Amino acid sequence: MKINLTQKQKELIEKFGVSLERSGSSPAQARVLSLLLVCEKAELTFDEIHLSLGISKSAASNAINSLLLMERIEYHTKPGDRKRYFVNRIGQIEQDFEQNLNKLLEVNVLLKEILATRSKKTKQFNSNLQRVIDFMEFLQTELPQVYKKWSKKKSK
Amino acid sequence: MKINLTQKQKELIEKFGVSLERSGSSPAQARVLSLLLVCEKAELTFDEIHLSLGISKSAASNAINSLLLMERIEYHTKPGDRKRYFVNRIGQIEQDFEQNLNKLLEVNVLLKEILATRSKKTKQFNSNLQRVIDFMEFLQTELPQVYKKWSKKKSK
DNA sequence: TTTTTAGTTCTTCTATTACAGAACTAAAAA
DNA sequence: TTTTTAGTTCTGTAATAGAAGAACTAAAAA
Repeated sequence: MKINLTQKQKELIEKFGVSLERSGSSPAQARVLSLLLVCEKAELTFDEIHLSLGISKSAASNAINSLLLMERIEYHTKPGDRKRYFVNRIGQIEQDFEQNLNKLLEVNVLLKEILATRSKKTKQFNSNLQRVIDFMEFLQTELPQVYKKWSKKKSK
Repeated sequence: MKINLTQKQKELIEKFGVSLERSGSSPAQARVLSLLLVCEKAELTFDEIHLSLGISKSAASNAINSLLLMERIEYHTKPGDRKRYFVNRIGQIEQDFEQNLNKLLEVNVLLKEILATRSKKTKQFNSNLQRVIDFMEFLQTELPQVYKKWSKKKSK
């Protein structure tokens, strides 16, 4: 049940894995995601994942469940087959782009609150802060339009 | 040398601190950044920072140096004064927006490499991946324009 | 009914992070 | 010259994270 990976594939899994680690994934999560991106098969079972990556079942189980929770992977089942077939939800990245706007919004609420409590004396500093707030508000109107433009382009 | 912070200020430092921690800062880094944003004074010395936050000198030293390295804070000096006056480079966030495009680019290079090595059999998966690659390329042309629009708006 | 499968959960171990406190240092002040 | 200032560096430690391995479980197969 262990999948044979070429040297190139192993290399890509590590490279992309490190890139994922840098943006917050744990090593095991990063490798599961990478495997599900690089591997010839798009759908892999639990055993294929833990055996091919050479990680323990517990590590695989925890990584897989957290990735399911984060909606970065999903699974399919097949009639008369108890196994789950896990798939990288790579397309999700597009929707994530929209979601990130909400985080921006939250930060901006805090920044405004901070500016409101600041003394009016530090003029330069306050105007920098105001500019950042304005910039975030600007993004909040612009980025949805960018996304809309993309949707339009793709639906053609 | 310890700065008196109002209850409201302490609260904001914690709230914004948690927000920073969630995006990857250590607790001490997060608190230094928050203090330099919330505090009435825009410039604070080493002692003011470590005493006001109630963290050790070593914690403050390490946090400050890493933040300097990341260019999230900077410092000024004054003639005949050996102290450094640390400032939050909040305005940096605008430039960070541009910089983030480079990270996107790097990820996209990897994704293309991965797609190139994939078997042609998983058509649906590959076309999802291609779409993500296209989306990132789309962003690479669109986001600089968004930034340009912002610059224009602000220079008026 | 027993065995196998497809995982999950529990315990243990190790490595890393984050910090405190104390000792240290180089430059300036007294 | 001694002392103070403005930090830095070193040592120790507590908390946390990440993962291994073994024991467990529920459903299906034999």
